[in-house]
Amino acid sequence: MTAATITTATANSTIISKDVSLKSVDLNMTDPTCPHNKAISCLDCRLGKICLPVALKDDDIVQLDQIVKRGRMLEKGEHLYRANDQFHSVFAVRSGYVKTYRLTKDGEEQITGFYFPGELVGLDGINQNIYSNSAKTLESAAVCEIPFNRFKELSLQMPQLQSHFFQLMSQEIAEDQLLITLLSKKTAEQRLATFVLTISARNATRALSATHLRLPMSRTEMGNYLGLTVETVSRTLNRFAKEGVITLEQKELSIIDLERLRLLANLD
Amino acid sequence: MTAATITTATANSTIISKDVSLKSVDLNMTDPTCPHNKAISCLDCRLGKICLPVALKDDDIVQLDQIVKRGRMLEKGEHLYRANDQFHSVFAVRSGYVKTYRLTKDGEEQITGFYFPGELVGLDGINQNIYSNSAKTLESAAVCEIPFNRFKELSLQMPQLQSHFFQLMSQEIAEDQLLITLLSKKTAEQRLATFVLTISARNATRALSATHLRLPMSRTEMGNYLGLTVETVSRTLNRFAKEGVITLEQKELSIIDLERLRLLANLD
DNA sequence: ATGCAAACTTGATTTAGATCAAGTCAAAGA
DNA sequence: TCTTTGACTTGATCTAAATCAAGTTTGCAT
Repeated sequence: MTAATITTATANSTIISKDVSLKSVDLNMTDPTCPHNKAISCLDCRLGKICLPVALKDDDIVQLDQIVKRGRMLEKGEHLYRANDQFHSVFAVRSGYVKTYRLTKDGEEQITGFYFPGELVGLDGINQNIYSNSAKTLESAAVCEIPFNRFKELSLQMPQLQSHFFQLMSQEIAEDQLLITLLSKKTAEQRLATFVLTISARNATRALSATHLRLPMSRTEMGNYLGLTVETVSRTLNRFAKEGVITLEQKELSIIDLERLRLLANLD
Repeated sequence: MTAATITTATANSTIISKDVSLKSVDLNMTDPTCPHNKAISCLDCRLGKICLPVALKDDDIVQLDQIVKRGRMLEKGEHLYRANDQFHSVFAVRSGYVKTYRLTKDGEEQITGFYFPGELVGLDGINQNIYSNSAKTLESAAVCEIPFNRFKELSLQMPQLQSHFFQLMSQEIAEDQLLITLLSKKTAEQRLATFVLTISARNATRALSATHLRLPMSRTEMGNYLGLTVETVSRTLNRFAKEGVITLEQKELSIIDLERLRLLANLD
């Protein structure tokens, strides 16, 4: 089973011509109910409300839609781009999950972010015109590619789009700074409690359950992201379960005692 | 002595009318050689090459200059803004140093960044229209205030300016992610070595010495930022000195053995 | 079905850095 | 000049999480 969180789609059935620059798996592209359907336009996409088209008029969305390379399918572990690649596009996650990471000098992977449907990946590349992270999928995923040069032109003509993009970048900054705060001060317990709450909140944004959630990454990846070892992640999560704060079954997690979890996280 | 790093200025001597919204200390505003001279336009500012005007034509710089509220003087420890204030402007540091921080639930300060002359503060506020950090000076400083609404309008008309601003935001993201990597994995030794190298590199960007530098923050602040205690900062820095990698005299630091320091940092 | 590798769990031991506890030093005011 | 105050240093002890070392479990591929 994939983590596709978009299970229905009121898609139109216009089939776009396949872009040759995207060598991707083709599946179900004519099935309007398939979450991976490439034909869903920004107008019809369920994610519209949290993705780039926010605050755009329908006419403007159509224009945005024209530059977006939609429905690129990626298998589990496939790269969207690698660190030091020439920067050309930002990507919106449509379904599935993406992680970004850097490699340290001695070949160690350091995860810098997990990205959920509706979120934008690749913003770090704008600065040097080179991606400073690598991005790969955690499981099979669908992404929309947004060529950045064309996007910049468009946003010069659409104040709303420019404004919203400034906001998205600022959001990434605020989130990174939250993680910095987390890593700089907190205990293993606080880090994991905060992590779970963050995922819960992001689920809620997507109109998914805030209490029953799926952790799409491995314990090792969680630990890597949070600056902890696998063992500590495992022990801490299982202790939460033993204490009745959550239930845990592989990657499925349910929050039982939200108040307690908030206390453990010690959030603002 | 202040940390003013701009010691000469080929300023024109146009005196701008004082903006009443900025209740600031007035000093030396007619002295063209004073680093805090409010009259220096973006065109003449030494920082032009690393600040916002990068890549703009002179005509465009004049326009930018018109929206910038220049030369606001701040005393040591004064706030530019506080977390949860209504967002209205981003700020360019002209002289002196600024730190940004969050307060955790239990009133602990967590420093999220140090900002040097030419750097932009306040980007985190764009998202929610509220600053998510507080920003205060480390010592007396001069900043330029850039009202964001007017800036957005301007950047719609100036593709170069928009582009450059995207770059600056992306740079902030990349830097935050570097810090995440640092906090997530590294030992006290690696963190401090990296920290010193980062400051050295930023000095170099400003055409200042890369080997002889001044740490404008206290040991406590360094530790806070790097996720270490004061004691560990002190011990580690003094060990570097004892081993002949650096010399250290209060806040003055000289890099003696750069190669060794790079090794200690274990950077990419 | 069966076997294998990867992911996860659990326990024992070690350690880097935190905490606790005195110090010293340096700038600023009286 | 002396005192005060905050910043910094240095040493002894403690502890949370890392590391080391076996286990299990799960999900694939044959």
